[in-house]
Amino acid sequence: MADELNAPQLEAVHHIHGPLLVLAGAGSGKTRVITRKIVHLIRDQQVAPKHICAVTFTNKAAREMKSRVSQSLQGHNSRGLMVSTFHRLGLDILRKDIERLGYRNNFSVIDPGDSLSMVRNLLRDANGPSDLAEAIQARISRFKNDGFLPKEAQGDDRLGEEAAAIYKPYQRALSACNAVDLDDLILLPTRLLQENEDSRLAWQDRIRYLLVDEYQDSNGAQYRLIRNLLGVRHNLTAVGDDDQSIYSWRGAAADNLHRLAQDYPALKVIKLEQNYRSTGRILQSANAVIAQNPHLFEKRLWSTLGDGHPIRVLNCAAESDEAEQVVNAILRDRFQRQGEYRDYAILYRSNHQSRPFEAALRNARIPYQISGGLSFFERSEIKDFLAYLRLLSNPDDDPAFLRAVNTPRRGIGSSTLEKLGEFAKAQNLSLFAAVWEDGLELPEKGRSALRSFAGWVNLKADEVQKAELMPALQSLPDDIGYLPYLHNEGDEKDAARRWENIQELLAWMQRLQEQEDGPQTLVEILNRLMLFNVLEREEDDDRDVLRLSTLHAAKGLEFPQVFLVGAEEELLPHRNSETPEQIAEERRLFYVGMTRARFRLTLSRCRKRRRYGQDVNPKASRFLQEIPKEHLDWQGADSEEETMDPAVAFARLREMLSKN
DNA sequence: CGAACACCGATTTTT
DNA sequence: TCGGTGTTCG
Repeated sequence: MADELNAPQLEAVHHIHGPLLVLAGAGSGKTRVITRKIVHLIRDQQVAPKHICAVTFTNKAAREMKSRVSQSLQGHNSRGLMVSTFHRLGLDILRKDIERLGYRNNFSVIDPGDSLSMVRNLLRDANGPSDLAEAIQARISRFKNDGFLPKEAQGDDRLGEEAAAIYKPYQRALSACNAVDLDDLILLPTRLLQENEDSRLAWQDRIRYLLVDEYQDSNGAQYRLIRNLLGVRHNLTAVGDDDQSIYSWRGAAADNLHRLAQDYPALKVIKLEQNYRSTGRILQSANAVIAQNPHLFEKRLWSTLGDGHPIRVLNCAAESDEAEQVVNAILRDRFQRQGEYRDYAILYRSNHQSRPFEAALRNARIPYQISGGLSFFERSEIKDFLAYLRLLSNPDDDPAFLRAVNTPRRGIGSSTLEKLGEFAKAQNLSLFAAVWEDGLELPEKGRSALRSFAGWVNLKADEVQKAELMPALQSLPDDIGYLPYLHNEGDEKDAARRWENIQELLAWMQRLQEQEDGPQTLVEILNRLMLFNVLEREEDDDRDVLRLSTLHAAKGLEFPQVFLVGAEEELLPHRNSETPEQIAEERRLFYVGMTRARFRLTLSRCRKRRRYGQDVNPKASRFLQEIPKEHLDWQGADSEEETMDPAVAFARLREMLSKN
């Protein structure tokens, strides 16, 4: 990719006063625009880095952007520049002033698993449907994402009502633990800024230029946070693509793009339509598909990379055949080109579709990497360790207390914990605090076990605070006898691996602490840790492996060759998608998949598939039919089903021609 | 407290 | 069909 910016990109970089929306099509260099704009502000406009804040959705994106900025800055100091995720920004705001909301500043961020257990317990207490805890937790999360406080939340159906009813006690329980959940990291800062003028003004003065990446993924709460940060200056650069909005089910409101135009009449809109990634036929096909969705902003991607290959379609007999055909095509191609495995990606709608591909890849000895699965921070040993850290920094963190108190086992049974829990609730105390109360009635054995554990927590917390931090933490696994516990739990190899993971985490924390302006106290390290879900490993990025991924997880990536598999009705679009809006989102998913490909895109569909133990005969995806026929190259076609009405084909052709 | 069994439900999941 | 979850018993 040339280093020069094209005209609209330049315009976006130079528009620095007032609100700007950059509609950046797939592969149009949007990250480059943000990066260059930051550099422009610092180097050419002499803006102090600390007044610039760039917000992304993932840690990875933030990391990459940061490194690209400091690379381009060459020598110019970027100290104070904020490049972080929404959640990290929220955390920074809370860390300063959360006491104004009635929390103490050693608050914990609890993970989604803990939050689910809390919801489950509250439902049980309220005789609610505790088997629906997950759905209800999701609804509460949705309330928060839409920006509703407990008193404002209203359910519009049974589940919604249950969720609205449990939202209040849930929030109270969190606050009793001096803990916040992930959604609070957006919601609470907004509340804080709204209720405290001096905080608001301080942050508005600090952030004079706000840049938001992947803006289409922002939700209602994030929109409000942005508004509160902008103040009167309105120096917002929002970069996004409504055609790549695939997270609306999580509360993302692509509508935020349109709201901008209403809320900021001075909004300048710039479109980036030149695509630097894909060949012409891939783009024309993708354009044709996405054109079926309603649009407020019309966009048409083009490139100068030539027509390239037609879109190949593999018509397969069944899943196993699909996997075999795809893997064979990859083997053949790689042999011819002497290419690398990492040039290929297999993308699918849902995780279970990976199975046959994994089998076929293993068979062919092709190394692969798969998206999803247990992330580092979901592994039980890591959660155990983090629970201890949380407890040491905030003993009132009940979920952490519950996990740590019996990992490893300390002879504290469920009846003891139950009594402790009831007492704590009645007295409105945290579990840890309740341990020390005289009114707690317990058999002597249970009480002494609890007190000895809580006493140890006190001692260790003291050590962590007063002695040197890292050595105190490094001795923690030994202090609690974690290695013997691991050996007790599973086989030798498993235990060794888990132990390794803990050591790796410790090493990572050490590196983090040694960084310039890195976190120093336990609270700081912990708050940083909670917002990561993968430990960065250097090797990870440059291993030569094929990529298996869901369409969602592939957003933002690109590959020379993409195999978009399972292009069938019921699968893509997914069978649960019924409304036109849902179908439109499925279409965007398909579009995202197509536009990941640089020069070769292969689609596949099966005529037979096993679903829930039953054979079904899926139809080809409607999205397949939306691709102009002349770009498709059917392999092994049984074409009667796919043959298009000649009149429709002709109309398509005319439409294509008229657009050039 | 762990193992055995029955039952339900089955997309996507940046933080 | 399969696997995760929740219950029950020893």
